[in-house]
Amino acid sequence: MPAAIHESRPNRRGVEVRERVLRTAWEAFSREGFRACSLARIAADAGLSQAGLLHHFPTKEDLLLAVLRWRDELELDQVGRTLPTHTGLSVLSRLLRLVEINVELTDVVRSFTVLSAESVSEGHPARDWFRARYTRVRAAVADALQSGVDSGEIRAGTDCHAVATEVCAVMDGLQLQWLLDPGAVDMVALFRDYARRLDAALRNPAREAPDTPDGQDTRDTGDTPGGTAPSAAP
Amino acid sequence: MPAAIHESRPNRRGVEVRERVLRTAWEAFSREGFRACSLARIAADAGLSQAGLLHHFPTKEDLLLAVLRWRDELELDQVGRTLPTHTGLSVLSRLLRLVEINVELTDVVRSFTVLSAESVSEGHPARDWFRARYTRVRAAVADALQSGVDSGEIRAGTDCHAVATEVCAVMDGLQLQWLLDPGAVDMVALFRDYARRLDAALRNPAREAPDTPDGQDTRDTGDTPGGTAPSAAP
DNA sequence: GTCTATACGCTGATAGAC
DNA sequence: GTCTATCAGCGTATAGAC
Repeated sequence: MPAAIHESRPNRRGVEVRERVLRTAWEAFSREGFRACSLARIAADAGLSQAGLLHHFPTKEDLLLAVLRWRDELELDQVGRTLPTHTGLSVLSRLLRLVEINVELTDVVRSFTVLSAESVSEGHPARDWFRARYTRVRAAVADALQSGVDSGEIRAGTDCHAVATEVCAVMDGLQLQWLLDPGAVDMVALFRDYARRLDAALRNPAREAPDTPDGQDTRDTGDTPGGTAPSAAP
Repeated sequence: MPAAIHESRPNRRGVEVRERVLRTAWEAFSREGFRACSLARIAADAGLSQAGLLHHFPTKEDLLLAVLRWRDELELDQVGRTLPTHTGLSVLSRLLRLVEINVELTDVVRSFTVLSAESVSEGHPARDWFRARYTRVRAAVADALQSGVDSGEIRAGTDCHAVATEVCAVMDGLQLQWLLDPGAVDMVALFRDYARRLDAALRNPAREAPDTPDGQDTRDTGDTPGGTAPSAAP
């Protein structure tokens, strides 16, 4: 098959352009939300024309969904791998670490805050994605906590799924207030206080008490050293 | 001054129209966000033309700010009066009551979630309003808690402002997850669990322990019986 | 694959009659 | 005060040359 020589499906150049567009679109959606920002602007920032962009992603909605799918892959590569390795209450330390990373990544946090809230509208194209995302994140945190119950570190009878939902809520809620007023809201300190109190409440009193999530924790948290943009809303 | 007979500044008819437009705009902004919804649609739903609407509110931004100011008045009439009457840990019962009311007011909650998140964008017209709102709400809750510290009900040394910020975060974060997936998130039960645990952590152990925020609380919470749309995000 | 040119709807806002 | 008529501008999306 000599024709296969110029096979163009996984074209190297094409993949590069596609990825550059995805990254640019993600940043644009972050700053202004999906509905408010224009394809022309994204195309210009990515260094091609609007028509050129629409060659790769036929509609704006297709672009959004592609961006979310792309974020999914990045996230699963990072959080999806590091989070489940922490079991029991150490998951709180891991999440505190995530907050410490997020406080340096304002744009990423704003992305999730703006897009997730926008997506609660009826019929929003990202709604299913965010619902699935929260379902998955809650389950991951709940699983980590449940293994703590199983090992006896956490009190028996703890509703792990409820606690997981609450922890996600605290992270998201703090992000909103922090974005609105960074000077008035010390997101890291606030989450640390919350995590400490939660740790104390969940810990099984019938056992010795070792590591609390106090930020002085120096164990390996499974992060890549540079911290390449992990998940924002937990 | 016979000319004063047809004084038209606080025209009764004009006030009615104005209020109808505000209510309609509030509902529209709720469903779709500020940027996504059009003046033409709001005008039609309020029963007048777009030009007629712009006679009362010269620009779309003016309309948004008027809506927010109008909500402010409603809110101050209700929460602003009832919240400060609860001091110490009873403020948690009051906030639980608020969550119970909000779970019946999906549209109001969606309003606050969509608009507040949209407002974190740089230069958004509602940004200052939401920042000021959170500053005020945090202070109100913190004041209530502080009087609990003063009376000895709450542990000495409690950082009331930090706790107030956290409580607001939990309410907002739960609202987001609940709006995305009402069947999977029991907002009232989750906030009740959180409030109970917080109550236990803050309560001064040197004193007897009376009322916990358990929803069986039948004391008067200061609400009007019908519950006419109080604040959503705390 | 990428471009220029363009179609065409909808946006917020204005002018002026009634 | 409210309307109809109209504006310029920007939005997404398409057609067709290269």
